[in-house]
Amino acid sequence: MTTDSDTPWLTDQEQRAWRTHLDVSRLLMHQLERDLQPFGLTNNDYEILVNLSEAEDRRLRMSDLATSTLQSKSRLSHQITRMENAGLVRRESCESDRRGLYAVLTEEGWDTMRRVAPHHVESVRKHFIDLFATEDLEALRSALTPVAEHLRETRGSL
Amino acid sequence: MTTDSDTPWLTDQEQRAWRTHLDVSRLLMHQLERDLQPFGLTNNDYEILVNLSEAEDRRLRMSDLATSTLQSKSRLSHQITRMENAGLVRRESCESDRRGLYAVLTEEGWDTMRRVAPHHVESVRKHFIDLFATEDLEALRSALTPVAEHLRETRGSL
DNA sequence: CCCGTAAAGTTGAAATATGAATTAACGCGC
DNA sequence: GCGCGTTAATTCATATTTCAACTTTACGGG
Repeated sequence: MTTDSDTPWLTDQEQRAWRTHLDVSRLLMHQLERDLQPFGLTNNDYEILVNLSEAEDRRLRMSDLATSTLQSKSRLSHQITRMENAGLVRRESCESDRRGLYAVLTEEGWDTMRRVAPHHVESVRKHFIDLFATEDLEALRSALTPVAEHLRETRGSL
Repeated sequence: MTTDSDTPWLTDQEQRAWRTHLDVSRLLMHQLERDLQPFGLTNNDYEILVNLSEAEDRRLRMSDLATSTLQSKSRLSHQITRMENAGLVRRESCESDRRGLYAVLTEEGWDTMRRVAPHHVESVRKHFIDLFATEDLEALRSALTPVAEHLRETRGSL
């Protein structure tokens, strides 16, 4: 069992690193969200647009979209319903598997994406990317990659 | 205006760094949340317990707590109500400013904190801290610190 | 002292998230 | 072809978050 006395508490340095990571991730999300607001999109909306935009035929199976956007099927289902009402995507049934559905980017969704993407990239640069020296960014990526892998292996269903 | 042709799109490297950061922060939050579940706490609950535990007299003004946990006053208010119902904190009125309230850790809250903290630290180590070489962690912290500062300056009210 | 304005915090309704239960279709082994 | 466990996706109920409106107290000038 883990008792107080044998707990390997975080050192000061570790604390600071941890807290900083935490703060950056939360503040950053807030900022990006704020920057998307004028376009009537949330981070979640945007991420789905990105995924669909990059996909073959601008369409993805619900399950795959859920996996790649790291959300539960339930959440995605609601999300897509909202975006469908907003005219950004539509659902299309799947030939090969009649249980399945595609989320498909509409023309409007595609237009929205093209219109918003430059601003979003600008935002990501301004608040994140451009604040690192090139080599730091690479160091960040390479240090973080194993963590991402570890977490992807570890995680359950969401 | 920002048009497509003059948009400084992210390079491949930048993309990867950005995506990795994004994935890590989301997966990590999920994992920590999951690890707290057996103790009946959410990340949010836990963060509030931490803040109160470390504070003078184990109490903080609502506003200060909202600021340090990066959430809106409204959200915090609801959150504290829930935690109050759970017996972890209580509200106490403030002498010097009759508009103000303190959120105060109860005995039960304090006990909970002491019981859960070791497990949470273990979790943070396992899924984050211990996955870096010491020098990488320090590099991470130092690269991220300016970003955090930038975001704190930039941010509005939440 | 009396404004007007700002700050601390709460509240309630609407939006979104979560998790369990549900429905329908697959596909494998027999 | 039939059952049975599995997968895809949605739905329903509940919990949380957000947003704007509101209450109460503070504070600075005339």
